[in-house]
Amino acid sequence: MLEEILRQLFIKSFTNLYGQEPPVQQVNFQKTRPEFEGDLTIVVFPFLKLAGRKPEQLAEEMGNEMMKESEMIAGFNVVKGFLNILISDRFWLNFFAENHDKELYGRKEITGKPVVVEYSSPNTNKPLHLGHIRNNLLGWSVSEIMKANGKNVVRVNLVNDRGIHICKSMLAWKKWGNGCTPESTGKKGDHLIGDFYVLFDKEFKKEVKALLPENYDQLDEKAQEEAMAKAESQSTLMNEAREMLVKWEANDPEVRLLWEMMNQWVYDGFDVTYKRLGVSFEKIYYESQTYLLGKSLVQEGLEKGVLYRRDDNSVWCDLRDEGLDEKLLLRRDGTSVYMTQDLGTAQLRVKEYDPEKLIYVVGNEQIYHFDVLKRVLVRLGREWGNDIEHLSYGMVELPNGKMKSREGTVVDADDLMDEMVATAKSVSEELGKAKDLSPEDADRLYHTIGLGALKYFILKVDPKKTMLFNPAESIDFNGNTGPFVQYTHARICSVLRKAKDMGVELDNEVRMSDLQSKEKEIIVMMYGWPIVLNQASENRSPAMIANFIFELAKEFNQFYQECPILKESADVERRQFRLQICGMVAALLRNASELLGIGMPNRM
RNA sequence: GGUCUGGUAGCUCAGCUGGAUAGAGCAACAGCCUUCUAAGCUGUGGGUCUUGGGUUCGAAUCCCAACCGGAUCACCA
Repeated sequence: MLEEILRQLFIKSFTNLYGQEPPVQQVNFQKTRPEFEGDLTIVVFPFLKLAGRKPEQLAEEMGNEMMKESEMIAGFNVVKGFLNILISDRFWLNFFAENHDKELYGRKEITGKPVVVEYSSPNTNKPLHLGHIRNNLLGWSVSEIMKANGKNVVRVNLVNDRGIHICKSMLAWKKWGNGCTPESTGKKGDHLIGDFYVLFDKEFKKEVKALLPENYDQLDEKAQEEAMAKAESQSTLMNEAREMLVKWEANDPEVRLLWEMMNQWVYDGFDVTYKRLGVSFEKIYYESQTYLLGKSLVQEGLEKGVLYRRDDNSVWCDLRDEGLDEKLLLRRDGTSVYMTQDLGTAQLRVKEYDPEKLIYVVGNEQIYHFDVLKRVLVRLGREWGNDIEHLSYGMVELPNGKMKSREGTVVDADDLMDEMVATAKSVSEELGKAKDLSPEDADRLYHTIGLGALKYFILKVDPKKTMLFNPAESIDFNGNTGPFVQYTHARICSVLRKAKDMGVELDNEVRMSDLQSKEKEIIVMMYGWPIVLNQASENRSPAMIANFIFELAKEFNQFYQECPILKESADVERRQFRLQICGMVAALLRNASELLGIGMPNRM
């Protein structure tokens, strides 16, 4: 807004002076560096030729002309080719007066066709871990950010509830479970199932090892591979699991019943985790209901000649002319693969929602998969394949490398949340913060702080980057963290409470006519919020929001340190104004952090 | 090997649609609580932005190459 006004002003002034119109895209403003005086800076180097002036001269002349043209400009200075422009206090105060009491300042009204965001998409054979946490927080947060920026977002989850991996858990439970249940063991359902999945793997490995030839270790690599494959194919455990899958697909009542029961345990467990994490969905798809979709698309592709069938009856798409490989779409036994299912579910979503965009929040190891998905859809005549966006994010690594469930190096989601809440509790108690809270309120507070720390920690890093999580060092509560922002908010609330106690009423009218530097810095920063929100939405980046709330909180803390608010009792107008600033900062911290799912406590 | 992606302070990360002396936090050190919550504020030290070329008034940012790391190229999902 401000930039747009200034851009027009610059162009007009330039044309006045030199009779030529400068190219619009060259006219860019940036925030003036703090060591110089001014609010916004324009670099004049690109216009030297057009104006036929030297840098300093051009900047000087432009500054004078712009000041003549608009009252908004209170002054300017020139350093080399940089024209630093000072915006009048009036402008900032007008902005503040208009927006300071808006609880949801900067949010846009929702319009347009739906944007379908798929995230989470768990397997039902093991509990959620840290990697899933990143996925869930990202998917949820990006959805909230886009909504706040006016997008009609629909959040969906596609649960992978069928396949060989579930059969493994089922088989292990049948063999060694002795009929145990979440109730009988007191274990969360998803963890119980996960244990049986691990148990299967352990027993399977044992069996395979026994089946390997004695000279296995002496074999060369290729021979080892062959021997391993042979042993695995001989495994009765694996064959039983496969049998189970066949029975499942044939709707065998006994298998289906077991499957439904065990899946339900997992869902009950997931629900608890989702709720604690604060994520939710408008719609949940189950793969068991959608995995056959897509076969008809493949059929259509065969008829159109876009796909082809090999002698062994398998169906492929040849993408080699686009620089990719051949991709299997139906196995030789006619069953569908991952890609086939995704083709089908994409088609289903398009039918159900007629979306503007389909966003998939999925790890970056699947970049290739989504690339292929889009191209196959387009080949099948579905131009909307180009509206698919893979929001890919980096893995979460531990100090000793990747998380591997089989090696027991995963950070479990439930455990991690427990730890965070426990840490929040002990830190609070150490600082003597929660003395006068009821036990229930205190617990709620610890939850807010613990989860706030975790969410901020994950979301502040650029989604596409691989990030490191060090459990030993754990997550900080000082500095650039969630609790820092929460603390700032709690502090503001405390000031506002005190004001009320003192009988100082907050009114909505802004009467202040001049700005002091810290006051101005905060207002300027808040002015930029809609731009940050828009960029975060366009870039699908909660990190930008996190950055903003940290900067705002830091700015406020400096203001708090330097400027008396309530103690400013001699100047009633200034006290009122500073309280209004407090009110707007607190509202904006709530408003922005809500998009990250981070709660702002009133005291801590 | 092909494709994609990353390399910024001891550590974790910003900055990357080209701009002024590359920024935060943590860790280290030194200050600030009889005064609005010290989970805070102020200061000090810490950098060949992996390397080498190129583009230009100007490069951490764009281009090319090399080095190092990660992902991926399944009749797994």
